[in-house]
Amino acid sequence: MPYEEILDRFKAQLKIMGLKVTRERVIILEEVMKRKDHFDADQFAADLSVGGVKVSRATVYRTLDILHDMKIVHKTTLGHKHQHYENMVDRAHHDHLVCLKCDKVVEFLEPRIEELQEKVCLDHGFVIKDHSLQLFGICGDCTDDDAEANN
Amino acid sequence: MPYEEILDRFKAQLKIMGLKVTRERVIILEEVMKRKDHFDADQFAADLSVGGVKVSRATVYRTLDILHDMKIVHKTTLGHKHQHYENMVDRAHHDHLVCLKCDKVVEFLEPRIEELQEKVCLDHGFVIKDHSLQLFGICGDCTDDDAEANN
DNA sequence: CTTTGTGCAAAGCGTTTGCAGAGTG
DNA sequence: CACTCTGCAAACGCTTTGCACAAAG
Repeated sequence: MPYEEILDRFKAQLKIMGLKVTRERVIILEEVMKRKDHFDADQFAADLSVGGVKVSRATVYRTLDILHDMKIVHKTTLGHKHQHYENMVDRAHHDHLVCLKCDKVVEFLEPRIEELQEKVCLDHGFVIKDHSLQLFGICGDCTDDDAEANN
Repeated sequence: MPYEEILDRFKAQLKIMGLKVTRERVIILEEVMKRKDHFDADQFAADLSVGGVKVSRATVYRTLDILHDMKIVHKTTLGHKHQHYENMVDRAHHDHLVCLKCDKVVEFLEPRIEELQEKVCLDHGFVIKDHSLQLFGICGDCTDDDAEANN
């Protein structure tokens, strides 16, 4: 989806929600669209200011929340004390594999796990709304390191 | 496993770790053993003091960490900003289903999900060490409420 | 008697919020 | 103009920590 289209969609949704289109909100949307990685709000704000753009941390948090409500951004906990955000435009749901040594994050989708989750919920009389799955391990590169270290 | 046995194991492990057996640590172990639910450190400390036992919050956090290292206690994030602890003595690994309305927590174990997780890791060259899976939904009781509310 | 533990209160850390002035529609 | 936003700094909620005194081995 081209940036122009997202921007229009963003503006339209803001209007629907009774919110205003501000310089800061557009800047943040633009920066989010550049990101393909998993980022945290604080670092995001820092990067903006390094780029010479001044937007306060508070506004970053507030705007990422709006983008989350609009499903433009997804929030995950990847085993750290802070939240990670990721741009979800043109992207399907997925879960994460996190390396405990180098913090590398790999995305994956395993439909059979999703199905089984549905089944578990059904069996317990729950209507599933969401789930959170992270696998923690040691990635290939870091396992190699281990091998070397043991020589 | 009888309490006496756990206590002995606790004392032995403390010794191995070069730590001392203190009144507070024993009190906390005892209280943990009484718990079958998912609790947070703060509430745990509060309950102790209601029970007339004085142990500081700091010591509760410090001791729960030790118990976690000893695998006597397990730490999970159930979608709140604080950690939940649970007594793992005589209990097998399991994941959690959380009701978004009433916060009810149901434990489940789906071996096929565990297997698929292994497979996903393998496929990505990871050695799995741990995982975190929470399903969020609306439980049977709360779905009923919805139905009533819509009448 | 040496070493570790405890309580307290303060600090940390990510995140949220109240407020006064700035900007949008 | 009326109303929402922003930036700031202070507040927050959970957790950790420095320190002086207490207790364990």
